[in-house]
Amino acid sequence: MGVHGFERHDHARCVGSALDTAERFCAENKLKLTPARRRVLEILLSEHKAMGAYDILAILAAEGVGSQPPVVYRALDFLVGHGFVHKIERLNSYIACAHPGATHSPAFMICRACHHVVETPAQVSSGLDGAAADIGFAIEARVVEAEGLCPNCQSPDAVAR
Amino acid sequence: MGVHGFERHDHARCVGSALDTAERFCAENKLKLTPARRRVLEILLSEHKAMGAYDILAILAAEGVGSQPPVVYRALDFLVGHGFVHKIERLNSYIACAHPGATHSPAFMICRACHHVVETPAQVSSGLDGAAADIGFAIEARVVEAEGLCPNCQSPDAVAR
DNA sequence: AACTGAAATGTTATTCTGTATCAAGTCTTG
DNA sequence: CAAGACTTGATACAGAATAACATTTCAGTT
Ligand SMILES: [Zn+2]
Ligand SMILES: [Zn+2]
Ligand SMILES: [Zn+2]
Ligand SMILES: [Zn+2]
Repeated sequence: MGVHGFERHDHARCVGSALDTAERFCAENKLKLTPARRRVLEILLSEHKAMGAYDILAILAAEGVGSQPPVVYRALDFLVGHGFVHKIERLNSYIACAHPGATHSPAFMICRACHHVVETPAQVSSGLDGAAADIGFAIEARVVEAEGLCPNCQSPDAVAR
Repeated sequence: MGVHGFERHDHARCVGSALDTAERFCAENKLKLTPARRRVLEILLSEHKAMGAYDILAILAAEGVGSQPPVVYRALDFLVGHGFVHKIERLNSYIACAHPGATHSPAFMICRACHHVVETPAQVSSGLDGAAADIGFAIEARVVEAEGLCPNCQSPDAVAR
């Protein structure tokens, strides 16, 4: 059992299904989900939280998959490039996409107390698109993140969960 | 003459007026705009672009104001904390606020070709606020950034401006 | 099957970004 | 003036990301 959004869910199924989706997508698009890439995605899916590149690297190193920074950064570049993983700029960290498959411009809620990160299902950037259109700016990538307190951490006694 | 938004403007007046606003705000709120803080703000206003902390530090060091990282990071913490400067998370860099005074949740357009960064005047995050309200998340800070091509850099011959 | 070019890995080193820590100074306020 | 809060100085370190180059793997072609 892990935590998704701010509620519990069946995590093993969640991980397996996301991996399957990635496998299928790569097969269909002639992309190579190599061992290192697959393992990094699996780690991010399992941990189900935002992780620093070096946190991931420590796990890879312990498993003998690779122990130098480029190993994990290359895998992350691939996974981010194809939408399997998102970078949380505010935290300099990475998280598996919570809605794989659907093309989307994700937005994130980052709890500063429990450090959970939720990817919102909905498209959220309409105002930004409008502002860009007004000045003729052509958007290629978006960063939309909110930091604050999740529902669980707003009650005064919820600090140590 | 500098560049503001993606058009030209009277930059000297722009800098002076922003500094005045900051001075006034600090006086009214019993904040200390110390020499290092003032100089960092002035540098960011003058350059009128997003700068890395170490770029700023190099200028400070050349002037003898201070030469160690904490000098610039402390100044930036103060300036960001009070809204005089914004951090561009996507670039790990900092830019003077283009609309000082007004409380706002800024959004930025980052041109990947000419590296100009524009702060949009308008509030842009309504969708994010709605999504947060839906799940009971209490937003304290927002990061809204778009990367792409500014109007000047969209024509094929505009690469080297 | 051998050739070839593109993509992916392995490896070393380095650069860039940001903090922790502790000592010393300064300013405010009672 | 004394206490406390804030600011600065300085050293060291931690964390994040990339440069560069050699080597290997692999799909497609001859
Ligand atoms: Zn996603
Ligand atoms: Zn929380
Ligand atoms: Zn601003
Ligand atoms: Zn441009």
